[in-house]
Amino acid sequence: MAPAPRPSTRPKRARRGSGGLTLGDVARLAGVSPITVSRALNDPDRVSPGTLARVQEAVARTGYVPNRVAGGLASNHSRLVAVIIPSLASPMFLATLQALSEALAAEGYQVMIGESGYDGTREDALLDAIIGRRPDGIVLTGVMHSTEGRRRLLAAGIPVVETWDLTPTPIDMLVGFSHEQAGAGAARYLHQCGVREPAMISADDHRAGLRRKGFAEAAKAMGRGKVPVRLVHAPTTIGEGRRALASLLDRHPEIDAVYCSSDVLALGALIEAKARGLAVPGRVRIVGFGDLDFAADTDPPLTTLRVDGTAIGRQAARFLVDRIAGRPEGPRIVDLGVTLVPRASA
Amino acid sequence: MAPAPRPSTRPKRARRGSGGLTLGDVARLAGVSPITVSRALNDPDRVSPGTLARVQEAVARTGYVPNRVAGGLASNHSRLVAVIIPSLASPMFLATLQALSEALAAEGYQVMIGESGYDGTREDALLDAIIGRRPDGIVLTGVMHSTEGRRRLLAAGIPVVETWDLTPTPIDMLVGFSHEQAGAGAARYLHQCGVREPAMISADDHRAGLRRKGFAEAAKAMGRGKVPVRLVHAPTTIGEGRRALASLLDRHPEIDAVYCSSDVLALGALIEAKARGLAVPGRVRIVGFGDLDFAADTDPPLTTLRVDGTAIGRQAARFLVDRIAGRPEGPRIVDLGVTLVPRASA
DNA sequence: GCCGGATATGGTAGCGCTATCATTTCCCGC
DNA sequence: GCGGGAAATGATAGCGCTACCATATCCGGC
Repeated sequence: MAPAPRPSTRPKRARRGSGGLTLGDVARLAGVSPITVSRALNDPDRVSPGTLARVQEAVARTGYVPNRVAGGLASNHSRLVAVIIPSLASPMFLATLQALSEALAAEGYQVMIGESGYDGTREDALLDAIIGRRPDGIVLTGVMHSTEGRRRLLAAGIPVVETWDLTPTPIDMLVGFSHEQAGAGAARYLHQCGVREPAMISADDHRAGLRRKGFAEAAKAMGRGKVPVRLVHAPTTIGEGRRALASLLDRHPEIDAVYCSSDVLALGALIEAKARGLAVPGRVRIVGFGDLDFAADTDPPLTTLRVDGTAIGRQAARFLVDRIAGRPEGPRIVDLGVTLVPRASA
Repeated sequence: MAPAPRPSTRPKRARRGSGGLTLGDVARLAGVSPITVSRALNDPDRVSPGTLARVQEAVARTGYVPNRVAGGLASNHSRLVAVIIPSLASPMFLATLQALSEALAAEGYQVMIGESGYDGTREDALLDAIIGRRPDGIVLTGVMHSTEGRRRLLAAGIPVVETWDLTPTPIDMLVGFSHEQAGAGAARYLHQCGVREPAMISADDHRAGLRRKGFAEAAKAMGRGKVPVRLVHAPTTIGEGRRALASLLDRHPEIDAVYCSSDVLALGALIEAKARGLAVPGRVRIVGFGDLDFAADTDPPLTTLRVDGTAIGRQAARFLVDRIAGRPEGPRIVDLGVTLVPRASA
């Protein structure tokens, strides 16, 4: 209970509190001080077995749930990690998110997700909302941030991990891969398959743009002309993949391969090719990006660029947990690369 | 700044603070008291224009970001709403989540997402983690909660909205629809199409089970025998849809329709049917559930049960915002129903 | 002219937990 | 037997913001 007010400083009118159970209530029931209850919950090795049992019994009897808001203020540790991804609608980031969430949950952290969208205008407002929560770490997707956003992140003093891209000058820590090299890898693979007229179906966001650039430059280096591109709005859908292939074929009936900037687009292209009676890979080869869970189950199974989203998530979590724990750090930039998974579609 | 300690109670060693900017720093720069800065940020109508301008200038100059942790403790309002969905891997809840997030963001709330999984064992631990953050509202998926979970929710005194199901006895508020009626609707539709040997491909979670039950009972009522069912693990994938149809056809080559408990399963079934040279809907009709964004773009376009996830999300947000604002409430249970969207697959 | 209400700003204690130092007890080594 | 260190527990102030009440000023109605 709050100490009795001294007469000369009696409160005008005491605040009521939220009416809920507090750690002080549990302390009275257990016959210990509030700080012992706090230790029993958060650092039980520092409490004797008998006292620990009494506190646990009191918590069970009262149904007390620790107030993380107050604990976060008092300790300057919120046990929260904020993650910004472009969109929940895209399955691309799912494996990363799940691996990150699981690894952090194992260390007692909760994850808070923010969606920045793909056009770069919402990240700053999202950063303010996130920094306001004083998370113990922030995980970003990509490395393209506004000047103001970058400043706020640096000023906040919160550990930051950038993911899903690569740069030699990260804000803090980074785990990702080169999108340009990924695109180039798809171009080289198709070249090796004997493809003469490649085309691209690509989302219009920045990272897809890097893959597009990589593909086009590698194709050019291998003697190909200007590669026809059909752009679609991110996040991508099966419908857009279908329509994009239809449009490409209308304008360029000679194309014999299509590189798609996501597996979802590739699935749409596959459906459209089949609907038009075009044999895959016989008449047209199709390559995707991401190696999502359905890539092996399409008909034919999809050749695609595999990103190890799970490894990205785990590494990001490891970076944060080590930093927060004050452990010595290894390299702050981890390049996980991309591999091409040949299946039947190309 | 903190008041100077009185000599007789001089602190043993003062806490340092987190080292970041505080509202007190902004107040000094603006030449006002901290509570005026707080009002300028949170209730600007109660501050004169001249003072407001000075505070905003000081905030801009310092880059101050309000500490929501401290504000949440002081005001007992966290500006947070927690949402529990079974899995981010399933696109089923995406529209609901996006609609809810947008509606709440418009009112200054952040959403925190938790994944309960489908087997009912993780919701209680998740509820503790969530209640610890003292959110201003909690949105749940489904109405099947453990006794302990229900108790904790009631004890927490936080407004709760249950979604994606229906019951006459919700914890607090509810917006959803009847899964049994949904399943029955699919059975009736297929009956009207002249289907004689329907089958089901269904996820093994509770709500899919309700739809299964509704379908089976309606089929029986229309003279059908025992409906063959292939169960798959939730969350569902295209691959599982393919394999499930393959398995059903192996055991029951006579089936002429398949009701799938999700559009993802239906897409897999479509791919498998095509791979086997079976005409859809000529040889076998296929019906999905959810009306996801790709349902109109499959080949043929998918007949499916449409759930208005967006309306669910908006209603859930409205419930919470009205409750928190103390506005008079309408009915606490909103049944949005399900409609069947006939397309070419059945 | 006076009084009361509205507006704008301020002071202080407290929201619930914990960092930090203090105290007590026990045990082991010299 | 004594002293020092470790372990267990406690006291207090503070983390950063705001609920709640206080104060001063201004304006309009009687």
